[in-house]
Amino acid sequence: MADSKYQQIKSHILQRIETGRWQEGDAVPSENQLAGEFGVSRMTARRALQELAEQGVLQRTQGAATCVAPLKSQSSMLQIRNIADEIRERERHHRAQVIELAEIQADNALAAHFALPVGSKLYSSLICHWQDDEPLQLEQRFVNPALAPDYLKQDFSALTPHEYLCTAAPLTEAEHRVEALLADPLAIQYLHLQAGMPCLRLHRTTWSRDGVVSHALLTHPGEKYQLGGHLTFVPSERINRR
Amino acid sequence: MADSKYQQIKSHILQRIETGRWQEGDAVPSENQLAGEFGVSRMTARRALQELAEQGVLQRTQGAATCVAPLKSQSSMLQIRNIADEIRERERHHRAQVIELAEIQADNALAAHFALPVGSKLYSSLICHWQDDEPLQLEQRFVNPALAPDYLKQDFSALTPHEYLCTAAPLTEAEHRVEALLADPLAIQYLHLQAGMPCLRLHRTTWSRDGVVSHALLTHPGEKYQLGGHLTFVPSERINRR
DNA sequence: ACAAACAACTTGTCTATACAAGATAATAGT
DNA sequence: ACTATTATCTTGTATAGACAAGTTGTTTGT
Repeated sequence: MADSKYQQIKSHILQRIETGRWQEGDAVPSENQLAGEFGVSRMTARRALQELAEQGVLQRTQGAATCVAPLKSQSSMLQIRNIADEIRERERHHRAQVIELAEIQADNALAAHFALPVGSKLYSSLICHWQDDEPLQLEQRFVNPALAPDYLKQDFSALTPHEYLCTAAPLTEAEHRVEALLADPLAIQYLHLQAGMPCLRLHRTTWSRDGVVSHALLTHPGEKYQLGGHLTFVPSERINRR
Repeated sequence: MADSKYQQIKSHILQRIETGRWQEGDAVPSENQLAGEFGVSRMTARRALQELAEQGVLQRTQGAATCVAPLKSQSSMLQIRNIADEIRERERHHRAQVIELAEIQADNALAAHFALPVGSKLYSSLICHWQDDEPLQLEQRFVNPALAPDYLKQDFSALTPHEYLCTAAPLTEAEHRVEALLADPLAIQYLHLQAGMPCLRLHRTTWSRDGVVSHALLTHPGEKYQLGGHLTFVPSERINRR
């Protein structure tokens, strides 16, 4: 019932990485070293390293070494477009206007989203993203204080909430919902719309390993918000390193 | 400059599959056979099969054989929700009302979408999808006749266009764009809306290996169209079997 | 001080062999 | 006719060895 040898070596390496004993960027033992330590042939040790590299846990370079891959490179599994990046890619100027930053109490709907009791403390932010001198997105966001305790201390004119949250609580999963609606008072005020104009709202909930990190309502004026260039949809899975 | 041996074998297998010589479900040569044919060791032939299996091109079962994986199982790579499935999953009754089915000539915009000359022949369909006795989606679709020549002969009250196209031209890539707009005349008529109501329109372009298969405008009345349950967004890539 | 050559590593490809484990079809015993 | 065994396929794991190819640090020659 015991695992095969290369599986054991894989587990061993993963454990060292997850406990932080081998940090990202560190070189892990070479094929020959592992072979020696575990009393297996080089090809068996190699297989362990190889498969972990394919999973994106390790990075190998011929001639050099095998290193622990940077954790953010798991964003290859979960790439969520960042409005600031998008604007910058179009060679336009991005500016974030922080309208509100507060601590609130979860109402029924929010509590349900975060799987927390009604009345729980939540952080809330309202930010308007400008492209050049045109308001492009109104970002209303609610954040789980347990998973991002320093949220309110951030300067979101420099770093978008999404960028900050990615560093604070690595994403493992996300859910999106799209809604068309008529401009509401907030949209009218900050996106410079008129009553009766259609808006597009993207609801985005993000998870990290320990639960719901954030729930965002991203409201776009007018039409045709492109969902991040060429995209394919794949069923989500928790990142599982086992 | 020559590819490594296992790469050559991989290419050979992929070619046989793509040309249809080895159909899905067929068994491909065993490791030993390949080793013999190519004059390599079994471990080298094995590596080719192994990597193709990891890519999802082949399916291996110990003791039995290695078979060409069903192409539709690539839906793990590219899962696009089907309105009919969605409705059935909610245990509601789905009905497709075929409004129009015609051959048209591509205007500028359509021609650009399909990378075809202006005036090229295209197939067009207009279908309204009902959930129970409520119109839920208006599907306006344009199809490349070269890739789905029998499109107009289908009975779309039985099989949705999307389902049919999946069998006619296996998808390799898709692009989505979301738009919020005010109900247009078609939406008002078929989705039973009133002027001034917001609509959500999903633009979906799908590719197969040989080019753009179809361009669809999926218009939803009202609000909150869920983009297929839990989803993660990943950068698309052409399925590249080389 | 600088550059070329070298040695000592690393990972990448490949071979030939061995045995284990699962699937399948033929065979033998009842 | 049916079951159990067996032989023979398959894939899966593992070994020990060889050479290629890329990286890095050291040494050597100028």
